[in-house]
Amino acid sequence: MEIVKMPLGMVVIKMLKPMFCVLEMRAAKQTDLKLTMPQFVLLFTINEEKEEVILKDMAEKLGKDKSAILRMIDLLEKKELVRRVVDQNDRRKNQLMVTKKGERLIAEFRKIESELNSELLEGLSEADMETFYKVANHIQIKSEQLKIASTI
Amino acid sequence: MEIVKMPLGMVVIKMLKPMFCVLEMRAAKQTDLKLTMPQFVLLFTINEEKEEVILKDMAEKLGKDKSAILRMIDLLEKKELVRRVVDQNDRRKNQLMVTKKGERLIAEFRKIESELNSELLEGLSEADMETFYKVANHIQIKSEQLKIASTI
DNA sequence: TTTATTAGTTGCATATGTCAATCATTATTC
DNA sequence: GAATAATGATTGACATATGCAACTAATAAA
Repeated sequence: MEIVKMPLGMVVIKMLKPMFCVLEMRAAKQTDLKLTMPQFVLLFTINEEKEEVILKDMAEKLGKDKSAILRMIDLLEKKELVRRVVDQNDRRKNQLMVTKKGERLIAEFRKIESELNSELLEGLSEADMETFYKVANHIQIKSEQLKIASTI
Repeated sequence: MEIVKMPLGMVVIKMLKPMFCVLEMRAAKQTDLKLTMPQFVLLFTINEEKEEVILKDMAEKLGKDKSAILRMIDLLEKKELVRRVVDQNDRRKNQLMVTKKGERLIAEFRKIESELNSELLEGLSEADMETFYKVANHIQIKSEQLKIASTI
C-alpha cells in the first residue's frame, strides 16, 4: 500500500474531500437551508458546548480571528439558527444560543451523516473503527498539546 | 468514549484542525513562502500525478470549479511554484508542471510533516496506524464511488 | 464547412480570513 | 472615586476562496 507514503494530513484530506462532497449533495437535497462547512462546524461547535459560550470562545476554539467568527454568526443569525443574548452579568458578552430551528437542522444533518456512515463503513469491523477513533482522538489531543506549547 | 457519538466528519475535522495549525506554524517558521492550505493541496496534487495534468483534471479531482483552480494556479505561478505549458497536440490545453522550486517546497513540507507525525503518533502502535490508514483509504474509495454514482 | 464540444478565461457575487482601529463595558490602580 | 487598563464585540480595509454564467479559442463531429 503506497498510501502509507503519503503525508498523514494528505491522507485525511483525501478521505474527507469526497466524503464531504457526497454529504453536501445529500444535505442539499433534504434541506432547503444551505450552510457552508465552516458555518456548519461553527453551529455544531456552539451546540456542543455545555456551558455558556461567547464569540471569543468560538474564535479560540476554532482557531480563527474574532471578526471571521462574528461574520459567520451574523449569517447564522440571519438564517435564524443562532441567537445572541446579552449576558446580564457582563454586558460586554453576547451568549450564543442555538435556536430550535438550528437544533432541528443539526439533528437532520446527523441523520444524513449516520446513514452515509453506515454505507461508507460497510466492510469494516467494529474493532477497526474503534482503532480509527482511538488514533484520531490521540492525534487531536497531541496536536492540541503541541499547539498550546508553541503558543506560549 | 463519548467521542464515538460524534459524527465521523466532525471527529476528523477536530483532529485535523489543531494538527494543521501546528503544521502551519512550523512551516511558516522554516519557509519564507507562505501558502494557504488549498494552494498547498493543489500544488501537492499536481505533483503527485504521474501523467500530464491540465486545469480541468485538477478541478474534477479537487471537486471545485475550474475558475477557482485557475485563480489558484495564477497565484502558484506568480510564486514560481507551478508553470503552464501549452500542449502542442491540443493547444486548448495547458499542462501544469511543478517547478524545481515547487518540488523543493514540497520536500521541505514533507520533512516538517514527518517530524510532526512522529511526535503525534508517539504512543500508537504500527498496527494501529495500519488500521487507521486502511480505514481512511476505505472511506475515501467508498466516498468516491458514491460521489460518482450520484453525479450520474 | 457548419455546428458542437472542450479547455481556459473573465466578471460578478458571496464567503472566508487576517489585521488594525474603535466602542462600550468592566477591572484595576493610584 | 477618578484615571487607566483590559476585555469583548464590532467595523473597515484588504486578500483569498469559490461558484456561476458568459465568453473566447481551439478542436471534434455532423
